[in-house]
Amino acid sequence: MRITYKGDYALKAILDLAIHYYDKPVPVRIQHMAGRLDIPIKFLEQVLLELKKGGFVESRRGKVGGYLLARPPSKISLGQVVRFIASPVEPIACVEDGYKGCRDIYKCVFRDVWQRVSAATMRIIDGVTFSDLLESLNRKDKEQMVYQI
Amino acid sequence: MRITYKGDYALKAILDLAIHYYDKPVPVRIQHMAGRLDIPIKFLEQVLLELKKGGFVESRRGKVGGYLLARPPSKISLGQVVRFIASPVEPIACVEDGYKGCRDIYKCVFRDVWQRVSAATMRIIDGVTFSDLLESLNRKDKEQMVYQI
DNA sequence: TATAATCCTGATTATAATAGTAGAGTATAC
DNA sequence: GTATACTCTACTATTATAATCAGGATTATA
Repeated sequence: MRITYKGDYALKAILDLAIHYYDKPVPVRIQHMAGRLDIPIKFLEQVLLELKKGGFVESRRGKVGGYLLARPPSKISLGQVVRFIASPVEPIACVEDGYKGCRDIYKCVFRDVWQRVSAATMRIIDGVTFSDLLESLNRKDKEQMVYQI
Repeated sequence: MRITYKGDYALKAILDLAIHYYDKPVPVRIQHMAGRLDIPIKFLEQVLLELKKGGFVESRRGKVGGYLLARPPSKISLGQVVRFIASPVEPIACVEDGYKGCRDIYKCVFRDVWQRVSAATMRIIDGVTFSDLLESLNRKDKEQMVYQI
């Protein structure tokens, strides 16, 4: 598993939408989000479009348009998003059908280990929702407060 | 963490040397190993040279030269090699000092999770040595025997 | 209904990582 | 000395990633 910049942007975008998620959701404009997160606007557009295809976010067009979370933060786990945006652990050789490496005896010796790693990883990221992340965000903010006084 | 082809080759190279590791080690020629593993010779050369720099293998030049394991397979863990050849989980943004993303409040919310993932991963791959892999290799061979009879 | 603010679509470019190639050089056994 | 192996440096091709650009489609509101 590897998180690229694009994937990192996607996670931060969802977190940003989670921060702005109230009972009556107000659409968040790409421009504003891009400013807050320091992401090139046009690049963030692409990221959000993909997230929309993935069913994580929705959008409203027109004058008061913008993006909003498709469901409450507590219903979106980190695992769901990461599986959508990140690559698996194994090299392509071990994953593809018409793989190049992994012939004969060498085929599965490492693969078993990669699968154990994947399983352990999933167990962790499936256990973290975006409302959990919001909480730890608030906790961090409070800690900062103390220092600022 | 992500295993590239090069990394995959490195692991298989060490496994091959482990297979040919006896009390009196006999150097394994690059050419032969490349043939067995179906890896371009010149590419495997580079891989082995790096593994030498990493202290995993040794080499003998000249007519009866070749590569051999620097220490017994039971003393080489998968973790040691993977840390040497693979990249971490996080995007560069979270790792570097002069990072681009991860400003302000967003800085550490995901990072904590990535670190938990890394820790869990290390726990697994540090617990597997190349003699363990040899064992499971033999086990798989035996299973195949049964079917062949 | 005009219009302004927004999302949407596709193509294009720039940079870096990865994978692989080439060839001259150095040590060693016989 | 020579054949055979590793050693080293540089290069090229391919792919992935990151970012940009130009225009088009949609829609709330004045």
